[in-house]
Amino acid sequence: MVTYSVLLEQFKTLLKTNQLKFTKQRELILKFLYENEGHFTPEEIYMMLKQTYPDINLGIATVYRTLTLLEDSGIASSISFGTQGKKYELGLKKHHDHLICSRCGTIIEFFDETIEQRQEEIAKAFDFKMQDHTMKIIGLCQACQQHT
Amino acid sequence: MVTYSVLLEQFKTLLKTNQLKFTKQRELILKFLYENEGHFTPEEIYMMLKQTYPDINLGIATVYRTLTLLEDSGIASSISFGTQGKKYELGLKKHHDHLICSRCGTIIEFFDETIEQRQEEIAKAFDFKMQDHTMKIIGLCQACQQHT
DNA sequence: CTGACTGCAAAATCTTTGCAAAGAC
DNA sequence: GTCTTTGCAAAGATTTTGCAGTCAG
Repeated sequence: MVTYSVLLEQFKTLLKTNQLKFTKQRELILKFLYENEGHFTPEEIYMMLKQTYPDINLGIATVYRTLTLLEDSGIASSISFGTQGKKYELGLKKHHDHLICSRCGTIIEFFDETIEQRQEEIAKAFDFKMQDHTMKIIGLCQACQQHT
Repeated sequence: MVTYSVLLEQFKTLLKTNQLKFTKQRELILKFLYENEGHFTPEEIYMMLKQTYPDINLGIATVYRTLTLLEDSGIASSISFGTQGKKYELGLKKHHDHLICSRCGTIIEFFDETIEQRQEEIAKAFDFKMQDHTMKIIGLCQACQQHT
């Protein structure tokens, strides 16, 4: 895993390359994702940053804008929950898919080489130039199976 | 493939079982999905029904309510496009996944036994009781690759 | 008849945008 | 200084809800 300072440099380079500016808000959002394992909604990130840094100047719009920027540049990635919005995580890890518990919302990550390969083959078979793929398995996690 | 009258009976039975009523609006939405191959947004279904049956009494809320009902009962299924809403199709077909063109929006369906099996195995490995799964491959379809 | 269903418009969610002030370089 | 970024509040987009009238059984 990358250290924070390396990640930060990478981010600064990215900004410079695109003539974008390095701001406190952008850094805090990046730092938040780095320091917190897991998947967060823009709202959650906003609230937690406000709580951690009560004096910070930060608007929800900036969180959305920054997350979009991070995702577009491949630093973060998101899972979509339809109308219920998206959750973001640092996207530096190796590509992976998700198991999502429909009762408690727990998200488990996994990676399966067989599936990845088949996806490539399928795209090729349909003459599709694959840009991305997502897979979600919805179900009940071990803990929640007991409660039902 | 099921004939419409069989499907209709199935739907009526479902309604009866749940003490729900069989209405013209519900029937037209079901019929629309049956007669139209493809994936439609609630808005599209609403507009097209209004156009086909100008005298119909139908509100967009009813389309949403009915689609939710159809999906919950397994008669229809949906693909989510994040903020851009959902698209619905009759869910009677064998389970399948989707290739989606990021340029023109074309949706291609596919089914792959290998992937299905691996999904089962993965769920089992994580002690997950699988309820559903979705897989989307995003990319450029053959036609759109030429335009780029 | 009775309870479910409907359309409408208002409300709710999540996200984006316009704009003037603030900040990075 | 210049040009991007920010926060705010307003606007958008999609979906849901409250309610009084309507309809199925």
